[in-house]
Amino acid sequence: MIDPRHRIILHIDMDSFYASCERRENPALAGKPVAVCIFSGRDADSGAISTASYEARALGVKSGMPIKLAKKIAPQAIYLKANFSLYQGISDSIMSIARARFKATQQASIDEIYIDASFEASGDYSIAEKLARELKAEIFEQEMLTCSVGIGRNKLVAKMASDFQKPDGLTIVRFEDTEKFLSPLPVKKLVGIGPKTEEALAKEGITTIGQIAGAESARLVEVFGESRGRWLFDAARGIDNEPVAERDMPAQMSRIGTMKKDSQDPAEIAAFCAGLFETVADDAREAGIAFGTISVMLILANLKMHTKSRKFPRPMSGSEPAVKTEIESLVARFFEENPYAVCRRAGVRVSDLEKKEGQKSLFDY
DNA sequence: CTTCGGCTGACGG
DNA sequence: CTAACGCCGTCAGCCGAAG
Repeated sequence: MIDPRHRIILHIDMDSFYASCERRENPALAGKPVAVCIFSGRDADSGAISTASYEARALGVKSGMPIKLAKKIAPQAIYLKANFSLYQGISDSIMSIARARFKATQQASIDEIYIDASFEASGDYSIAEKLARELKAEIFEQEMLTCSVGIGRNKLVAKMASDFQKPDGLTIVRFEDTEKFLSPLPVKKLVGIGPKTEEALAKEGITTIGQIAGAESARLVEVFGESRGRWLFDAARGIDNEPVAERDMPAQMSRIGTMKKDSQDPAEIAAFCAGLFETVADDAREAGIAFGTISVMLILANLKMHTKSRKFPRPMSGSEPAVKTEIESLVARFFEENPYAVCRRAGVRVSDLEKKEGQKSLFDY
């Protein structure tokens, strides 16, 4: 049944993307537990797991886990250093395939894309399913990678559907099936609910999405505040009106890194930040973007993050000496306020971004 | 009163 | 014996100051 009043949204999520890219480049890895690692360089195994293949997950290796811990749990797994330029290239190819087939797309991360297929599917879920299968097939044929696809009435439902069956899944949640699909799921599965909210909901005796939907909206607002309470109330019903639309520009750009040794020396930390700033400034220049605000981020030995920031009176390109001076004074100010801080990682962020004069947006063509 | 600058925290890939 | 720990991005909320 065609119902043009409703959108049909697809969410494509590549399966254990980085690990799958590595396996594609080296078929000997097929069927083996593979963990893609981001090494901090501090010592041989310091760092975190970025992506674990399904075989590695079966051994208990999870993304975000310290590498040392993963190796203790699963010494037999294969640990690889992340190769981001490889993943970026493959991502670009996959995005092109999707964009060639659908007019309304939105890249959500390096390995996820939303598609508004209302037009191509004429509002018909059966057509949408066929288009999704064809897209999966093309991605597999061209890139030798599998993905999981969710189809639903909006981005929220589509994303939760893509998560429902993986890897290589396809889950369709028709408009009228939304409640049936969501209700039994644990609250943590609702995109936007993390550990903290899960805990707070548990205190209310709420563990499933259906229970959120059944809760008093006044109570949700009381516990979680106006905005978040209303969001919970709607999201638990599968209500979400976010459009599928590419963003013109990022809101911020940042680089962060781990120092070889912990430091309490403002000059040393500022120099480290200044080096990272060069790469951010290069990225911004390349994108034709100027920035209004610079921030210094400091992660202390206890892993807590602190920031210091300053808004400039006018947009900066990055080559001005004043920016580096500002980085130094932000770091200095932090240490005046926190004289005994021990810094482990440090970074810089630029925000309040705007297109530089004479730079065309993609949409001007 | 609203807005802004600065900062923290939750969340997600 | 335990704890072990990356990097990038979005958004909301809070606070005090400014308009």
